[in-house]
Amino acid sequence: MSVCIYGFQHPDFQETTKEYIFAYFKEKQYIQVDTETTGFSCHNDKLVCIQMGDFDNQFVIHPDKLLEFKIPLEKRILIFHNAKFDLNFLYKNNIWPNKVYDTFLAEGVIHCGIPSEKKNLAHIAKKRLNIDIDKAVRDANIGKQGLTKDVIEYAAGDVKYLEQLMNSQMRDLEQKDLEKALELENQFVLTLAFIEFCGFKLDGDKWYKKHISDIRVSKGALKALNDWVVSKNITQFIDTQLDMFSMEVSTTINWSSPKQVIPLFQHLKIPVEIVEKGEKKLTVDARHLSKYSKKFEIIPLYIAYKEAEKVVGTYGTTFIDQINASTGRLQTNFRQIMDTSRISSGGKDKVLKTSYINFQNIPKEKETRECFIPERENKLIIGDFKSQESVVLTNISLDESLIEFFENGLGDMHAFVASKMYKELNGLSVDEIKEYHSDKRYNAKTAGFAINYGGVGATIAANSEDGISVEEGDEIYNAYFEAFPGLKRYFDKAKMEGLQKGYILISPLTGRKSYIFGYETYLEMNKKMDRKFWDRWKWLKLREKDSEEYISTKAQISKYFQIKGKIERQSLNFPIQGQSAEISKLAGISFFNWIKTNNYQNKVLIANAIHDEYVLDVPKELAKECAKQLKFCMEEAGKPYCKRIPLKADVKIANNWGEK
DNA sequence: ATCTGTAGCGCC
DNA sequence: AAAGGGCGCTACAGAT
Repeated sequence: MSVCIYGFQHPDFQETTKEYIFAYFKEKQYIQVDTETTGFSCHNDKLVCIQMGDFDNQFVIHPDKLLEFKIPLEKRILIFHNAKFDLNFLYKNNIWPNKVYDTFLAEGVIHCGIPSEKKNLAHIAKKRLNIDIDKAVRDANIGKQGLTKDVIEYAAGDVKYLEQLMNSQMRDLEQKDLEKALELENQFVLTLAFIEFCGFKLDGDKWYKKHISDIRVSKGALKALNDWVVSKNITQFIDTQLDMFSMEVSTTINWSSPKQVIPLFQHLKIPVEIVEKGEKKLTVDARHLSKYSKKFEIIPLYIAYKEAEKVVGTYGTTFIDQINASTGRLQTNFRQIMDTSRISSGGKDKVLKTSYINFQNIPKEKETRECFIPERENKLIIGDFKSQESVVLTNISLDESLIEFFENGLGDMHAFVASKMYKELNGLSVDEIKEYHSDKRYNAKTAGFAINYGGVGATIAANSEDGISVEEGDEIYNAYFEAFPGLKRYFDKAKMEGLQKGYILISPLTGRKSYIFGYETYLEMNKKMDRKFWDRWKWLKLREKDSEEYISTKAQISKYFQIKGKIERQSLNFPIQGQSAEISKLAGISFFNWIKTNNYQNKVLIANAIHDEYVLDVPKELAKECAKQLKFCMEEAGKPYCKRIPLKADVKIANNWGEK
C-alpha cells in the first residue's frame, strides 16, 4: 500500500515511471481519479496534481505529465466524486473521457428528493465505509501550498476509497432499481461539464447600454408612482420633509418593500388579502394584483415599476462582471440532479465568494436575448422541443383527446381545449373560436395551466381576471376533465401511487424515483385520522367550537391536507417534468458524443441548456450540419419515451439568441 | 457588519 | 379539508 509520485520529486515519496503506471492499470477495469487545483475555474486556475489509483496504490502525477495519460483517461471507466469539476480541467487539457462513474451523482440518484442527505465525500465515506477523510489540508488551501507532503497524502487519500464507495452504492442502486437512472447521469455529466466549459458569449457593451436604459425606465416608473400618490394628495404617505437639493415632493414609501406598500393599497381599498395555507395573508404579488389593473390606476404603475426593478436588480451589471477574462464568455455552474431530475444553474460559493449566473431564467424579451451572441464568424443554433411537456404528458396519460390534438398537427391548444370543453364550439375553426368565443378560450387556457400543475376549481377562480366564483371554477375544472378523461385517469392513479409508495416513480424506463421528503410525517398523520378521529371531529364541530381541542384539531387537519395535497400534486407533475428532463439529457449526451466523434470539441460549443432547449455556438460553415444533427439527436431522444405521439424539435440558425 | 427567512418574480 | 409543479436570485426585515 503506497503513494507514488510521477513527474516531480519529493524526499518523502517514491518516484515511479509512466511505464509502471500503465502496467499497473493494464488489467484493471476502473481507475479512481481526482484532481487538485488552485481554484474552481478551469479557465483561470491551474491543476496542482492529478491522482490515479485504487485502494492499494495511488499515483500522484504532476500536471505537466497529464497528457501522457490521455489514452487510459479516455478509454477506461473513471471513478470520480463530482466528476463535473475534474472533467472541466481535463477538457481544458484536451483530455476527453468517455466513461465515468460518479459517486456524487450516485448519492444524488439514490437519495433523490431528500435534501437532508449530504453527498460530500467525507460524509459518504464515513456513512458507507466508516472512514474518516481528513479535510484539514483542503481547508488550508492547496493552491498556495503546492505539492507538499500534506497535499500529496491528502490528494492520494481522496481517490483511495472511490471504488469501495461505488461498490457500496451499487448495492443500493440494484435494490432500488436505479442503475439505469445513474447510468444516464454518469453519461450526462460529460455533456454538462462541456456546457460549463463552453460558456455563453455575452455582448457586454450591448448589455450595458440596455442596463442604462433599464435604469432610466425604472426611475421613470418610480417617479410615476410617487407622482400619482402626490397628485391624489394622500397625505399620510407624502413626505413633507423636502430633500435639500430637490424641490420635488415625494412619498415616504419604499416601493420595493411589500410591507410598506400594503398600507397604501389598503388605504386605497385595493384587495390585498388572500388565503394561503388556511391563513389570511396580505400580498402585493403581481399575479394577484393584475386582476385589478383596470379598477385601480396605481396597479399598472406599480407592476411596471416592479418589472423594471427586477430587470435592473437581477439582470444588471453582475452579468458583465461575470464575463470571464480568459474566455470572454459567461461561464456558469450547473447542478445536475434536482428532485425531478431536471438540472439547475447558478449558485454561490461562500468560501471563494464567487457566484454564478443562472442561465435558465434570462428574460425572454428580445432586447435581452439579443445580447447573447455567437463567437465572431459563428452562428447560434437554437433547438427547442415542441411542446415537450405536453407531448410527454400525452404519452404518459394516453388521453384520447390529447392524442387527437397532436395527431391532427399542432393547432391552437387553447382553442382545441375550449372546443372540447364546450359542446357548442364543436365544428368551429380556431379563428372563429378566437374571434367569437375568446372568453371560453381564455377559460380553457387558464384551466389548462392550473390543472396540469395540480390546481382545482379554487385555483381557477383565484386566477380569474373577472373574479369568477369557486363554483364556476369547479364547473370549468369538471368540464376540463370531461374533455380529457385520460388525463383524469392518469392524475388519479399518480396521486394514489405517490401516497401509497412514499416515492414518485418518475421514469419507468430508467427506474428513476423521487423520494418524498417528510413521507413518514404524512403516514403518522394519516394513521391518526381513523374513523374515531373523524367522529370526534364531527362532534367537536357541533358542540365544542370554542375549545382548545377544536382549534388544535382543525390545525392538524389543515396541515394534513396541505402535506397530502403537495404529495399528490408532485406525484402527477414529477413524471412529466422528470421524463422531459431525461429526454433532454439523452439528447445532450448523443449530441456531445457526435461532437467527440468528429473531433469538434474546440469548434462546436454547447452554450446553454434550458430544460427543453439547447443553444450551440458553431462555425458558420458547420451550421447546417450541426442544426441537422441537433434536431436528429433531440428527436431520437424522445423516441423511447414518446411511443404514441412523437416528440418533435424545432431547430433554427441565428445570429443571436433573440432572433425570430 | 453579517446572517437567515420571506416575498416576489425571472425562466421552463 | 387544501387548493399551481420545478428552480435561483434580489431586496427587505429582523436577528445577532
